[in-house]
Amino acid sequence: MAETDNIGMDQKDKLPKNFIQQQIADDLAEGKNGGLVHTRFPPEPNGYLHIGHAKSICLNFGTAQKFGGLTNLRFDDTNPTKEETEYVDSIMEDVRWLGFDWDDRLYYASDYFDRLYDFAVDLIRAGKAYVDFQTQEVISEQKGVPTRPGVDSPYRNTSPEENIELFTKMKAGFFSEGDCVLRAKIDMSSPNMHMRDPLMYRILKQPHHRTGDKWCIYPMYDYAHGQCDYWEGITNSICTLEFEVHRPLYDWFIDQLKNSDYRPRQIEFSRLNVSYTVMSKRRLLQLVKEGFVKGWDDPRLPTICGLRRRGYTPESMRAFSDMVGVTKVDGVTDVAVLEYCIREDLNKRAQRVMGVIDPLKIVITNYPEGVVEELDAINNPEDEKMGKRKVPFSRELYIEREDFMENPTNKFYRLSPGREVRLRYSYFIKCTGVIKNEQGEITELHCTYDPDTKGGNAADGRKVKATLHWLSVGQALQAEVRLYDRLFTDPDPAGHKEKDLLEFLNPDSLKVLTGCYVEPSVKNAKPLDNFQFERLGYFNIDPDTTSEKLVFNRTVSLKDGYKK
RNA sequence: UGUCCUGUGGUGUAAUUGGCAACACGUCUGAUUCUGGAUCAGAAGAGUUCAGGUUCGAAACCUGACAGGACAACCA
Repeated sequence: MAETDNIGMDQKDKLPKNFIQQQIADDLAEGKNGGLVHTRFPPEPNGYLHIGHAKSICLNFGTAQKFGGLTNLRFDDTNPTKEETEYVDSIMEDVRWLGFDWDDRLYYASDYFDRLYDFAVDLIRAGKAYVDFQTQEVISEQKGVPTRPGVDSPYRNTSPEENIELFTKMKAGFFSEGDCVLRAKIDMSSPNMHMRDPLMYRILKQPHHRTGDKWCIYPMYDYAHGQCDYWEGITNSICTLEFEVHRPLYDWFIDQLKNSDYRPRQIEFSRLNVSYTVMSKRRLLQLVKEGFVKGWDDPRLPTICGLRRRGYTPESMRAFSDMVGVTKVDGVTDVAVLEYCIREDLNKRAQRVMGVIDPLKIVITNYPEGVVEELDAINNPEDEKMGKRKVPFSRELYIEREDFMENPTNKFYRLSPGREVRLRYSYFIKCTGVIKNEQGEITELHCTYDPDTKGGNAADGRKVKATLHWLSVGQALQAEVRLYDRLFTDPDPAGHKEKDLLEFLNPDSLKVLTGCYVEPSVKNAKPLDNFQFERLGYFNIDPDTTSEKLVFNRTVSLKDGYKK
């Protein structure tokens, strides 16, 4: 079970409850459901999970934990045309990675196909369902529109006996796709479209990823979901707001099914939106399929696998989920909140290292040639237990090109001609010469160092304004560094009715820097290991890393107090 | 001219159920610092969509507007 981050359960219990937990607490106080709380996370295995699902996972598992209850993982696999085992596997991986465990409570809607069929027969026998042979277009037409009532199907009053025979034939494969459907007989004039004799079953002559060719009729979501909840003993069926208008139908089926006081209760909350990105499976699929990103795990995507590859930790994502809260208001959460969560987590835990992503060579003219010193560097100033390491220093070094300005502005207090700065953990240096090529570009700096400042402090107590990160040319490891920026230039790219999403694609969302260097201590790092490159940001090892090529992703930059 | 849902600083939420609108992110100061990070101290920023009403007292309750969203898939 995932522990609540950084706070004990006792404290967590005292945190203000969101409206769902409030409602559950009220139900419990009234003695409903025998004091039990049982939730479920019910993804359809038709794609990869994103951070919105992460919120749902945290909410479902977290709420159950809070009340000492349980959570099931259930795959909502009622549409064989879209679902694949590959997705089942990735979803399980992502849920586990986030730190949650469903123990032995793994279910599939397809586990219930027989029971759903039997229940459908019961409804037919009770005169509450019928087989309709009209075309999709006609049925749709008869349903009317939200502002106008629908009209009854001519098949609405077929006798139960005949309907049972027809439904049996449907199941037996006697009809073709589209020939007929099974509908619930409810109310064609209901103001709620979902109550106008909704479809329960359709014919799909497609193999199912679990049941193979056993079935050629498949239940619709609305017919399956509540019943699955009921059979699993789910007390609180938490879903997103778009299902709000489905609730009367959810309840209608449960009413036909239940034989005790117990009933699962559907509660809706607003889906998560994060600024500068998109969250719908359809749009994510488009970005992947049309090649605007490099796959579901592209680090620019808000998918769980993308964020994982980007360097986000499970802890940071759980913290984010707690932070955004749960309401029925639809809004857009600032991506800065997500970035805050990963910075806060990694600040406490990430190994510090020096990396230079845009190198400028400097020569310490008064430092002996051929000498390499090993200097002490602190692995994490936030955590003494992480200890120290050695970093090599020599006559030729790389510093960040950005850290030098030939004609410094007022606010720039890093290296410039004649100015003294500190190289982290080593010496004070002073810039004595600027070497340029024929184009006037700076190719190299000449500096001198003060041997009396070894370790980074002057014997005479003088101070410098800036401390720079650096690497020794001879020992630095070459690396490729991938810098990511927001995928879209608009905070709400999907929120424009008149404009296509793609108009807001950020052309600079990925920058690949190949001539970068890192210190030799990262040599044995493994994929996904997180580091802080001092003064630059948090970076992790990309799985593209090979023995020949080190590849880093920038998870997020450090907050930058220096504004140009 | 339908039904349902939702309106609280720039953003996300809270207000123990009718008692001085709080917290976080972000922004801006200052201190401190061998990361322009972190840390510490502080500031600005809403009077709760609007108009009525009930009440000693309303973000909350009532009425009516207005705004946004969901619903018309043999998707989930």
